[in-house]
Amino acid sequence: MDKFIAHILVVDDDDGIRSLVKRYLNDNNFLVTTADSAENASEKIKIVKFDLIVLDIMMPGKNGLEFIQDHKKKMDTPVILLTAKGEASERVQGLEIGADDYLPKPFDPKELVLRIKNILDKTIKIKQKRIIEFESVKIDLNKLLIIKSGKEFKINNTEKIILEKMINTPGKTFSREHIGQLIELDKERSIDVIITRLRKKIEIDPKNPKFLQTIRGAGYVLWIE
Amino acid sequence: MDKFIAHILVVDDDDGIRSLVKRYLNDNNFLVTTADSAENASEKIKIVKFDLIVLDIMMPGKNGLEFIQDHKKKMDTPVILLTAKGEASERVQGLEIGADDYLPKPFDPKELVLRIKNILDKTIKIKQKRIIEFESVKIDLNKLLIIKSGKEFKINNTEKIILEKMINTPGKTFSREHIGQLIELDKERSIDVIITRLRKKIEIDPKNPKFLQTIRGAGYVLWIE
DNA sequence: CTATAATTTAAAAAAATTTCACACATGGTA
DNA sequence: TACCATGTGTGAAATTTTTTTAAATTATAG
Repeated sequence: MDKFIAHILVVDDDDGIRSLVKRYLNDNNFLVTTADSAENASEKIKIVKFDLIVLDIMMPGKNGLEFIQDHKKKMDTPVILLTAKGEASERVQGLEIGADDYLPKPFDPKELVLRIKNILDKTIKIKQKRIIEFESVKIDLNKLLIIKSGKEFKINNTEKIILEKMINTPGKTFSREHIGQLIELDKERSIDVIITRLRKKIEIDPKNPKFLQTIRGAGYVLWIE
Repeated sequence: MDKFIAHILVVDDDDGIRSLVKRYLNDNNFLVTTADSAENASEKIKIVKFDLIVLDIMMPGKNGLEFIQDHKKKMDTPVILLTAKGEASERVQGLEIGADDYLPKPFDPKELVLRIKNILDKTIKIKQKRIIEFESVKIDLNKLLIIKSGKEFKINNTEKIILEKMINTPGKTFSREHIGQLIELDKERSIDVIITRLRKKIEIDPKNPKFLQTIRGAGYVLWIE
């Protein structure tokens, strides 16, 4: 599951929470922008399209619910509300208005991350390439199938793992060590054998690899188109 | 889909909450059954297949989290946890274990209804998938029948349980262990046999499975499109 | 051109899966 | 109840797939 980085806007007037959340989300591989008020947030969403907004309800000036009301119609960005404890009625309002989730304070940042991932999974179907075609070769990671000039070859699990990675970063050299870690194998010669087998399946002329090439001293690359 | 009435199990040791929730859900057109303990709930889910479970975490005897752990593997019923306020870590645990949502106490029954509807919307559709067709194969879990190129094969209970799960998450790999838990069998070779028999029924060429594939070292996947 | 290092390949070994044949249970029927 | 027919689970053998090893080949630097 390679490298889609979600951009998240964190809106809270409390500096402490803002920086805590920011740091935590950063560590979890999100790209984070913050705003200290609803007004400020409104500016930012005009400029950047975020993948998700984490929004405190209680803020001086416009509060979180008002922010949602202002923007929900035009915006399809999912929102997670942060509510002070016991604000049951506000939670209800928030959900009715169109928040996608809420998190009662105090919360465990871990939970925030869980919730965010949960929602992102639903909304952005992390679009990974799973079916690619080049020349007369088609690789279908769903059906675990390679079709080369009409002939079918099955992809096994090991091969799937390697192809998944390589397909999503074509042109990147993968060291044997790296590949070994992916498939939990540490004998380097064994990696070679796996590559050879893969070549038989994806290369038109396996002895002269065009797509899955060796980088001597460094590893292997997949070159598509 | 006209008038599907969801059957909900409410599990809480507190009489007050139980009856409050029951009444409120009843008023909102749900069919409600209650249980005053995890043990009691375990009995009931053996007998009735609920559409959703509302589960208090804090209970004497087994608590809610334990209940989920006991049943999650075999059960695909969604669970909403009721947590006392501030139980941040338990919420996290609950979500990690596989609860679908939680509601911090004190809560507004209105919110509970919102959350329930929300989850049911997501799950009901999926649960409905009981008849599927791909290529020249039709699987009908209602009639317990597979029709492959005109020929009929009966589905037995074991197979039904497995297919039910696999059909609803095509592309997901099911380990033998997982399948074993579903059908209460712990000999791994026996699982293989069951798969072989299933293949005879659903595969056009059982020796070269296209739909029900082996993921060596990991288990089996169903790929339908 | 040669020596050396790195990669490829083929074949053996190991591991995992499939299949077979039988045993046991279940339910129907005489 | 005894008998069969059918379906399901099990262990073991057969098969298939994957990993390892080692030999052969190819590339590179001097």
